[in-house]
Amino acid sequence: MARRSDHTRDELKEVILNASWKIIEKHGFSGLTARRIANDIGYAPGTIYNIFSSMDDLYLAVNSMTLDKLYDTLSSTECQAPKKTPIQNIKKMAQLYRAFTKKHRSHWLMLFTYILPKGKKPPSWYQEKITRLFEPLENLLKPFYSEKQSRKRKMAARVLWASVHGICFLEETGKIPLISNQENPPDMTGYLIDNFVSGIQN
Amino acid sequence: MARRSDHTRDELKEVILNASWKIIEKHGFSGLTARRIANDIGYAPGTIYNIFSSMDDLYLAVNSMTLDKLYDTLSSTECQAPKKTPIQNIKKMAQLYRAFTKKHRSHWLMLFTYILPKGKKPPSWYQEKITRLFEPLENLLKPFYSEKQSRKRKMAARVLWASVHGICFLEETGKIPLISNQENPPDMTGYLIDNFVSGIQN
DNA sequence: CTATAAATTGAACAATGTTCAGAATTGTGA
DNA sequence: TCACAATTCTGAACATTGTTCAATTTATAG
Repeated sequence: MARRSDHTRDELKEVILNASWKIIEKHGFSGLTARRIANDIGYAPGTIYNIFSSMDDLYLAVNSMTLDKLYDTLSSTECQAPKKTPIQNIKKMAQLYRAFTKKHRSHWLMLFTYILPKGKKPPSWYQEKITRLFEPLENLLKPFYSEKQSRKRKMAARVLWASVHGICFLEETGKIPLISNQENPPDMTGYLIDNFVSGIQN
Repeated sequence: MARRSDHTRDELKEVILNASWKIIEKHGFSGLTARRIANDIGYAPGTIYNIFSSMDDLYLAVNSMTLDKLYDTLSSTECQAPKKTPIQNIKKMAQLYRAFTKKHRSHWLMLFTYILPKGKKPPSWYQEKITRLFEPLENLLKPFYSEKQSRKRKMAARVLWASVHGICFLEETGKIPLISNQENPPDMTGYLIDNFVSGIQN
């Protein structure tokens, strides 16, 4: 029996989340079970329910971790080089996003394949983490819009990000039939960005 | 006990799929269980396994239905009006896609949230149905590319479709934080199409 | 009518999320 | 130090899931 002084409540929460992260890494989202977590951390299954109200609650917490990591990636200085053109930086950001989908494939997939029970809405802090995700791209789009067009600029960021994501997601789940080996998804996102930004500039 | 002369094998397959379709409509993908299907069609659960090798197999068949319906939608004459501009037709097609995601929300979501067990690839006829899905859009893009650029045109179709899909999917799953009530997803797809096509034309 | 083939059944199994009474552990007040 | 209270943890139990398969029922061929 685990002793209750082993971890504080907060520590235990972290231990559970870290174990979950690794399980997803190895066995995918569907391999994440309460019993497996409990086994890995040396606690009984019931203990998890002292920390999380349900597995859905835990899924949300894991997704929150993924969102944080994704934010770190997108706000990297790599795609904010002042010496490069905005387009180059946007493309770099798309590359970073793509790399993220590869490195944390299962976590990234979970972010989009786990859908809350119908009618349920995520908590507001979760929505805020998503909103925050768009900011780096909003900044990169500043050269193309005046101050007064900030709303339009935000929309452009959403459109562009959703589009890049759409390409990555369909490709990663095998739903974009490749025409040949010549066109790979990086080319596709590049093609998208070139044309979209070119359209903006007109 | 259901009598074996009630339905032929093929009929039974259809009966199962139709029941599944309705269940998903009412209770979502997660509400689709072998026992519920069996109950609805008046057979025992085991019977389903005479027709489908597993529930995964059945999911694939349901998704195949959805793909067929989606193809019918996208190849509608509504978005192939000769009197309208290509852009207008493309926008119409995007609208039709969007309408489909609303009308058959659960089935459409299932198409993307059910991911085959890692390593497993869908059968080739399934891939072909996906490939076929791009053809209507490929045709609408013909005015923008020469005969020799057909490969580029196909890539454009994939990019554009994936992008529109990305917008719809993120919006439908609550992952595009709206800036205000003024920008709704139809506007966003319109914005995307305008700019992308404008970029192509340069 | 009988024997064979085929289709259907439903009990059984392992695994899942979840609950909660009771056991184990720790903190507290004398 | 000791007794009692509060907290934490356990793990058996329950309902449900996909899945299997021997037994049963039904249809057909000879």
